[in-house]
Amino acid sequence: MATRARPTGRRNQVLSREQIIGTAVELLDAGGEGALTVRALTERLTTGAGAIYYHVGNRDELLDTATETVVTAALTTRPAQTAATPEDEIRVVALALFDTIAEHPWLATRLILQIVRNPAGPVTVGIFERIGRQVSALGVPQAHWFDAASTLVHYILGAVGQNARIEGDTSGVEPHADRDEFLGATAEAWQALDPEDYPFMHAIAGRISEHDDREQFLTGIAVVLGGLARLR
Amino acid sequence: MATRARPTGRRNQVLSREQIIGTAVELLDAGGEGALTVRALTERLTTGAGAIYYHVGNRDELLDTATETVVTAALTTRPAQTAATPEDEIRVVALALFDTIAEHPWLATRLILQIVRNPAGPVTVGIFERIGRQVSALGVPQAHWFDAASTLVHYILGAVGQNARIEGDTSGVEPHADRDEFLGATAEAWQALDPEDYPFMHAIAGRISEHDDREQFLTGIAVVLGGLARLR
DNA sequence: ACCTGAACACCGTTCAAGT
DNA sequence: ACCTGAACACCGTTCAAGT
Repeated sequence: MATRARPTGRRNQVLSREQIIGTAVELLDAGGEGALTVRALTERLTTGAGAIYYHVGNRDELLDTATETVVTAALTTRPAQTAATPEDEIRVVALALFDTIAEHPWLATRLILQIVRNPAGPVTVGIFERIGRQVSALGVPQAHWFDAASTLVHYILGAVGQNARIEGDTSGVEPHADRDEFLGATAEAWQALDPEDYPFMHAIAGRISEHDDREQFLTGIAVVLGGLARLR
Repeated sequence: MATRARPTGRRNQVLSREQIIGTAVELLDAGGEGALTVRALTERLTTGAGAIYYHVGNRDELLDTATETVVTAALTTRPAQTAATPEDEIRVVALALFDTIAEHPWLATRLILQIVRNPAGPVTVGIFERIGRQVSALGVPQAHWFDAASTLVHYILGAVGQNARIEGDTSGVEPHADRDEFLGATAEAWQALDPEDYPFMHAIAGRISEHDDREQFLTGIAVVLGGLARLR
């Protein structure tokens, strides 16, 4: 009888939301947050600004969606699959986040923003759920589940943020040499501090060059896991 | 004989670096990072853009200096002074950072940036030194000082970042009511999750409204401190 | 030495107009 | 429904010119 609007009335969609998000991640990986401009997007995708805004709302939303996509993918991919103990599974999740941020340094800042502003979003919920289940498997009484999971997540976020590379570096030009140089300069600066005013920094200055971020991260996880016994 | 340049050849300085930093902090406190524009600064200080750049280099440097100023002040001010044990002193430092970020939410992001990019700067060094001394007083063997201090600092940064208010809120209009509403909405969203897919989030949803950020933070500190026994 | 303020290049976002 | 692209308001930064 009456004319119904076609359920899928699309005519000629050549640009998709997924495409935009994908290119956004590329731009972010290549040059950090500053490299994600609407104009850079329109050039790579050969469209106009309006087309972008038709699909994504605004730049901040795009940044959030990119974060969501990358983090969710990292948490969903089942790596070794064989997580024997709750402790192991927590390490697997933590390292997945660690490695993801190493690949996408812009995530460090964005991850924190997500969790602060959007605690009901898939990123926050995904991380908490994944960690939280292991907390309960660990034998922490339910009354302390929230505190225990929070402590783990907060430690992971703080540590993982530290691993992020320096922003604005022009893509990966000898990242390793840069890093050694950077650590060396830091060690030197710590060494140069007045031992009277900074006895501790002076004492640990030597350790910084030989330390391994990933190992230190795992040590930290072990410390927190050990401390959770307090809540039992 | 020869004409020497006057050692202090200033003629009519009416604008100081300190003044600029002070107004920058005001703008940041009032409206977050987006509110710190060179134009807003020139208006408040009734000068031109050039005057700002004569004193501070650029916006990013100003942001770093503002961070430095606020954090250093927070760490320097001796609060109760009576820190009986190393554990107490760690709590004092941690809470000082916690409260400072509550007052200056824009610090959350900036603090992490500082520590990542400028590990030899006064902020990183100040926090590490303060925490590190207590780690050694705690009886952690020197070989583990760096790991122990890192774990504490990373936890503190991760947790403290969570406490930051939502950015861009128009100054403090009933911040408490906003916060209750925010937590309530979060609890509801967690409650609404499918209990099959998110058993943990569902289980802790009730706790979020009754929980106290500061107390939870202290619980986390206690967990990490407890875990440090592992390194002894 | 310190400051002015116009000028420049570059942003994010909107919107009338097209198909 | 989906896209174009000019236009707008607003950025950070520079720099010749003033005192």
